[in-house]
Amino acid sequence: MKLEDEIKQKKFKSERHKMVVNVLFTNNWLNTISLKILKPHNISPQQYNILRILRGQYPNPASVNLLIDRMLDKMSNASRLVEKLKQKGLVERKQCISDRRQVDVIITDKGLALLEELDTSMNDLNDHTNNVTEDEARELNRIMDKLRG
Amino acid sequence: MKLEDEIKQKKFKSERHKMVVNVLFTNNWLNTISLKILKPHNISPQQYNILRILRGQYPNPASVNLLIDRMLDKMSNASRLVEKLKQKGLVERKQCISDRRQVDVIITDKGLALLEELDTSMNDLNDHTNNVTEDEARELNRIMDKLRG
DNA sequence: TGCAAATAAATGTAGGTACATTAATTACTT
DNA sequence: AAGTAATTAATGTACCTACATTTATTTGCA
Repeated sequence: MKLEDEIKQKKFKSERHKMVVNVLFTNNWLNTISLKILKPHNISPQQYNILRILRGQYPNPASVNLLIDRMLDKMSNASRLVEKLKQKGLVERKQCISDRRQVDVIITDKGLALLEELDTSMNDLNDHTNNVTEDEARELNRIMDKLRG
Repeated sequence: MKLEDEIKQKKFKSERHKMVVNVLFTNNWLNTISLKILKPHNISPQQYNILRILRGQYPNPASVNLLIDRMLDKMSNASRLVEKLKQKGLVERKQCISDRRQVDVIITDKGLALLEELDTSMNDLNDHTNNVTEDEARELNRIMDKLRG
């Protein structure tokens, strides 16, 4: 659906201005889909993101700083998210031996099992992107990378 | 900067999958810029969004439902945001006469003055989009509209 | 070596969001 | 006209975020 109709705003100053609004709106659309998929598993998109990163490191641990570095949202407080995941038994956290300021965060078997379950469901998200071709997606990636400088 | 470098993830399942991550990441980038601009004026992007809609309606009032309808984030609780704006004296809220379930929300002179101040600053956001051409922006809008079906 | 600067993580505060529920009012149906 | 259904807004809960500050530890340099 055209952006103009979705938010009932007819005029934009420029295509660039509309682009800004469109990114915000599309982000929201995607977020809503992810939430629906993750909700039944009692996990938030941010927590999912962290688990994915930890699986990428497995069986090595990750420091909180490494998590922040790889997260989509750089300003997020990974610290508190790790705490939530720990409470659910999905990750372990212990002091790092070589640098006691750091903590070693590592995904548990339970965490890995949950991710495996989620892999299937999250593939469904891709089904929602079937409207655009791979070529269009590539073009979109190119322009967005260019946008951010 | 290429997405792969920003979040240090080398491989994506497909261009479509990368596209999903890219929208989230670019949204975040834009949001950070807006926050920086709005911060000195003590207003959040969401509150700004509401003031813009109210100015569009001015001098007519808007109901909370109308706000929700036009907001970028449909699931937001406009109700509480209106309360925040009221506390700052930027909007007025009174019971609607013809339908007492509704409230009439209207932007105040102070709200209009603030918006005028912000217009200039928010134009700076457009300066951050100069990397892409109008044609590229148009193409991006086309593809994102198509993505959402 | 000792002390200041830098770094890692945690935490306080003030905001925002999704979703479910509630209370008041209006519309609908027979 | 009466009672049920639908609609509008507000609110409770649990979560998330930006940013500043704090605490613990390590680095670096004089």
